Amino acid sequence: MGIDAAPTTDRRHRRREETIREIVDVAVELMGEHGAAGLSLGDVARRMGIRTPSLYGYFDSKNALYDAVFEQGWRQLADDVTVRWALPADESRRVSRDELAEFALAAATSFARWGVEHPAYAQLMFWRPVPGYEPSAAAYAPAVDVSTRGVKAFEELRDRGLLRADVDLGEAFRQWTVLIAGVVSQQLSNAPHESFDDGTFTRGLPQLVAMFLQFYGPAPRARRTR
Amino acid sequence: MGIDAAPTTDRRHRRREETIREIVDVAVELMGEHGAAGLSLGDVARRMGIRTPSLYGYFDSKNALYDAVFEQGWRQLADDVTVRWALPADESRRVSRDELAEFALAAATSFARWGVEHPAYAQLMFWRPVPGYEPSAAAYAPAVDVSTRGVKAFEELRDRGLLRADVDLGEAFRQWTVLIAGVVSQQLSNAPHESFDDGTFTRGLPQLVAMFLQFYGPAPRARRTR
DNA sequence: GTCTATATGACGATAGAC
DNA sequence: GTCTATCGTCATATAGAC
Repeated sequence: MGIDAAPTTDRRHRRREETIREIVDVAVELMGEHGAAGLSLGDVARRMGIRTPSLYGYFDSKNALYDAVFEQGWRQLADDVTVRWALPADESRRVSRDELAEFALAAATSFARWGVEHPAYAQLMFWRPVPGYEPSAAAYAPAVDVSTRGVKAFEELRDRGLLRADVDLGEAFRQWTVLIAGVVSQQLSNAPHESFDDGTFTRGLPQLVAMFLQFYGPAPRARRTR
Repeated sequence: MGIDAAPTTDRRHRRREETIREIVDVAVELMGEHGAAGLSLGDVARRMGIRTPSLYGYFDSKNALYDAVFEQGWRQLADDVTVRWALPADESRRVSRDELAEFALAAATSFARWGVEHPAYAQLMFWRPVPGYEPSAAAYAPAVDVSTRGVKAFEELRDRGLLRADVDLGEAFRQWTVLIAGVVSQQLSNAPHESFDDGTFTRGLPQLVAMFLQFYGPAPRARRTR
């Protein structure tokens, strides 16, 4: 173990991580072309210019690769939604209820948009399309994290008055996921080639969010006219 | 062409239909065990006690079999929902709004229940899990029929006062399908082994229907207290 | 209509040389 | 780490005997 043993290890490690990342990206690319269940290791290797067995230096099995895709998908989605959804952290009352509602819609929209625009990931993350594969606990972790942070965000929305004080946050968040999963699922199943902005189902998302907020929100107030 | 040519033809025809039906049923059974995309013709033949090539006397390809499953699924679902959802056809005003709401909930429930309790069909009908397969126009017909009848039912619900007079029925029905597809999809993806009655997501369906009716229904009226 | 036999090819995965 | 070679399995589909 010379003086540069550690740096060498790091460099090798970094290179390895890059290769792993490339395998996952190519896999996602191919899943987009042939469907999540249509992935083949031969195709992955071919597109990378290597041989199939070389992949086994990085993944123990095909399902391990699916696991990496699943995990990376949730990480990307989490990043994407977090970036687009930053609640103004200033004094609570400076943010009007309408503004909060817009933040909620923005969060729902960025989530659904990511799903529709990344159908390969979405199939694996929101459905169960691959026989014999189900995500490991480790791969699930980022998904759980998204959920946890979602409930926390709901808590804040409640404290700031967008949701009624007496709502069950866990239940409300679950219903929230049903709405978004429903939109993504219907769009991808029935009209996968439509863009998010023009989608038959995605265009209804603002209404669904309004529906949700009317139900879980506080005031009886003035009636929407449409 | 003897006098019994027609009966003989009929008998043969009937026998053939029975075999086709059996193939489809076995296929659904296996899809339930290995996932929709995990279906293999060898397994189908084995379970029927015949050889794989014999299947080609009834279906031109594996995708043709998927098509038959898809079509039969929508037919069964349509029958199931129709049986459970018979709007009282008497004088309109004899049926209270609460009763109409219960009918709507019953329809949603029977639909979602069928999906959750027939996951093999549901995967194929609501998702796109099989690489290279997409339903033919013929297979889609019963699905379109369900949709058409759904919109008609919504029309009646509007005429009877459960929905506001100015709602866009097509849009409302689409949102309705999003809610139900969302429930089925979330339940099957995240907790496929839970029963419909105890399902984490299915249990929220009544709330979703209430949410929907509050949004698309008429009266501002008294506020729900939960 | 159902069978045997077979064509043809892909797949995931492993062994062992370099 | 990547390769060649290969194992064993399974797939869809066809040809032709019975």
